[in-house]
Amino acid sequence: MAARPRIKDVAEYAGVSPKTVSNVINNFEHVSERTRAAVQEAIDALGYRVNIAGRQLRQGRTGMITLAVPELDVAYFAELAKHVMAEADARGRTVLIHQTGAVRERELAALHGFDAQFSDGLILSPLALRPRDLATRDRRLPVVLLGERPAEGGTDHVGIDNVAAAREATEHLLSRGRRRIAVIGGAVRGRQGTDRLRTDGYREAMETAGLPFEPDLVVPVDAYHWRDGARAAAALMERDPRPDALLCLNDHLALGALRALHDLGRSVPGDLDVIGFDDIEASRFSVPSLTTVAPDKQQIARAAVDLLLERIEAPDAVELRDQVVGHRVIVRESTGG
Amino acid sequence: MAARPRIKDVAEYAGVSPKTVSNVINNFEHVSERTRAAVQEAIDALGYRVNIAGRQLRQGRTGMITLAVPELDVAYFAELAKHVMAEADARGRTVLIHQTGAVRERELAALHGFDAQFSDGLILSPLALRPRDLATRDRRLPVVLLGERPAEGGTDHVGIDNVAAAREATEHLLSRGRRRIAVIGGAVRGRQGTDRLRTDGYREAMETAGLPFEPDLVVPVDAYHWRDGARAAAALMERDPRPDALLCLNDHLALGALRALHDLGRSVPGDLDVIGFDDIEASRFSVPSLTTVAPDKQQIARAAVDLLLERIEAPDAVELRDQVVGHRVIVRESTGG
DNA sequence: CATGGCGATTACATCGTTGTAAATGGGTCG
DNA sequence: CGACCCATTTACAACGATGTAATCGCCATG
Repeated sequence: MAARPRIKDVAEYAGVSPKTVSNVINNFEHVSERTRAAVQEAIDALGYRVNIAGRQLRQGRTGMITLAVPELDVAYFAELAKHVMAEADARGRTVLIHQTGAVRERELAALHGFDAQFSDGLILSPLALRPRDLATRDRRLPVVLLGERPAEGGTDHVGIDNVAAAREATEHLLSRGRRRIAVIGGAVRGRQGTDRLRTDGYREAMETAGLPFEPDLVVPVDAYHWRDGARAAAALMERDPRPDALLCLNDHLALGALRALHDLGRSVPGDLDVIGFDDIEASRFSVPSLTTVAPDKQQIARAAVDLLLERIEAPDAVELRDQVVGHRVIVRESTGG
Repeated sequence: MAARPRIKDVAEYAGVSPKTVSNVINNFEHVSERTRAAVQEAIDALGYRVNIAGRQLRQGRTGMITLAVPELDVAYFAELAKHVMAEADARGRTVLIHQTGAVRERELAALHGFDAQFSDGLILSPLALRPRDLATRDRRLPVVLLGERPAEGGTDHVGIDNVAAAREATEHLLSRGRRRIAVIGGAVRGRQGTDRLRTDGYREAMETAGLPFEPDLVVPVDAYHWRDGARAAAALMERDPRPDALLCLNDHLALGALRALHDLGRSVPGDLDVIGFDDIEASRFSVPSLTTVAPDKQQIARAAVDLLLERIEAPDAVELRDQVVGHRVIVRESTGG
C-alpha cells in the first residue's frame, strides 16, 4: 500500500518545487497557467490531499470550526447542529461536533481549546458555565456563545429574547382565559440562565395581567427530557387548585407532560393548555400537536457562523456583538390551535 | 496575552531538555522522580497543553476518533452518539462527530479520511455507500461500520441481526392475530441494506406463518422521518382491504404513522397495530406508547469503540470481525402491551 | 547592448513534537 | 582501581506545509 502522497511527491511528479505546489493549492496568483495545470494533473494523478496537521502547524488554521452542545439527544441541539453544518458548509468550513453533557468541566475544556485544538473557532452552547469561567477564558480561541447570555461581556453571543418569548407564550395562554399557569423547568432565582430569563418573562406577563406571581407554580427539573416533564406534570396535577396551563421551557418537557396528562385522564386542551419551547419536529406530530415558541434556528446558525468567521478573520476587532434572533409562537392543538 | 506555551518553554522553565518534557508527558519510564516532579510543576505553572497538530505530524496519532452518522436529528443516531462518546471517554479518547447527510459523496469523504484527518479511526454508519466504495477505501484509516452490513468484506462491522429482528417483530404482530401487515420504509429488492434485510425478515415470518408475501404492502419512503411515516400511513389507509398492522422500520416513521392514524380516526391498537425500530426516548412517551425493536445501543457503542481501538493498535491484524449485538422487542401500548 | 522591472519560481527555515542514537554520570563488580 | 553497565538525559533530525526572501528569466526601456 502506497503511503499517502506528500506535497513533495506531487512536486517531483510535476517537476516543480514543493512551494510551487503549495502556491497552486492556495491559489496564489503568480503561477503560470502551464504550471498550474501540470501541478493539478499531478495532484489528481497521485490523489493528493493536504495534510491538515502540517498546515495547521505552519499557518495555525485548519478551516474547521467546533460546535459544542450539551446533549445531542435533546432534539433542539441536534436540529441546530444540522443548521450549523449547512451554514458552515456553504462557507467552505467543516464542523466538528462535540458534546459537553452539560458538565462544567467539559464546557471549560471546550472553552480552553482542549477539545477544539483543531478548530479555528468554537460555537458553544453553555449550560453549566459560571460567569467567572468566561472572564478567564483563553482569548486566543475565537468563541461565539449560543443561548445562555454571558453575564460577563467579552464574548460574542447569539440568541433569542428569552424574556419576550416567555412573555408572549404566557400572554397566549392568558388570552385563552388561562389563569393558573405553571412553569415546568423554570427558575425563580439564581443566575440569569435561560430558565431564569424565561421565568422572568412569564412573571412579567402575569403581573401585567394583574395576576399574582406564585413561586410555587415554578417547578424546577433535573434535566430537560420527557421524563422530567412527565414527572413534573404529574406532581402539578396533585395540587389544589390545579393549574389550568403548563408553560414548559422546552418541547421535550412539554411532550412528557402531555403523556402524563393523558395517563391521568386530563384532556389537552380541554382541561388545560400546554405550551413548549424550541419547535422540534416531534412537536408537530404529537397527539395533541404542541403549541411552542419557535426560535429561528436557521438564523441562529447563520449568525453564529458569520460572527465566528468574522472573529476568526479579525480576532482583535474590539466591538462585541450580541445578536438577537427572531422567534414566534406557533399555535397548535395543545392550546386549541 | 502570552502566546501558548510550547514544550520548549516548559523545558526552559524546568531546566531540562524538550525531549525530557516529552518523556514526562508520555509517561516514559526512565525519568527520575525529581525530574518528573519539576517538569510537572513547570507544566502546571505555564498551563501547558500538548499541541495535537505537532504530535500528529510527528507520530501520526491524535487520540481522537470520528463518528460519522447520516443525520443527528434522527434520534437513534443522537442516542448512539451519546453512548459512543461515553465509551470512548472511558478509554481516554475524544470523539468528533460528523454528519454525512446520508449523501454518498460525504460518506466517501469520511471514508477517505478527508473529514477525519485528525482522527486515528472512524466509526461510520453508512446509508448511501455502494459496495464498491468500500472495496476501494483507503486502508490506512481504521474503520468500523455500523448498521449496514458491508457487502464486500474487508471492514469490521457491528450491528444487530436485522433479519431476525424484523422476523421477531412480525411474529409479535402475527401472534396478536394481525394478518395484513404493511412495511413502512421497506425495500423488496436492491442491495442488502438495512431496509432490505428487515423486509426479508418480515417476509420470512409471513411465509413461515403460511401467509402470502405481498410486495404492494412494502412501502418505500424518502427518509426515515415523522413526515414520511405519516404520509405512508395515510396512503396505506386508502387501500382496500386496509392493513391491520404497520411494521415501521424506525421509530420516527412509526410515530409519524401514529399521528396520521389519529387524524384518520383509526385507533391503535384497537383498529390496527403499529411497531417501530430503535427504541428512541420519544417512543416511551407517545400516545399510545410505541412497541419497538430495541437494539442494545450501549453494546453497539462499546463493541464499535473496542473494535476500532484494537484495529488502531494493530492495523494489520488480518482477522476481520462482524460483531452481532443483541436486540429485543419491547411491547408497549401500540400493540396492546 | 546594458539596465531595470516584474512576474514566476525556488531555497531555506520554521511551526511543535517525538523517535533515534548518542552522551552523561553514578554505581557495581572483578 | 579500572572497566563496564544501565538508568537518565540530551542533541539532532524529521513529520508536512508554507512564509520570507532570494533568484531566475524575460521583456521593455534608454
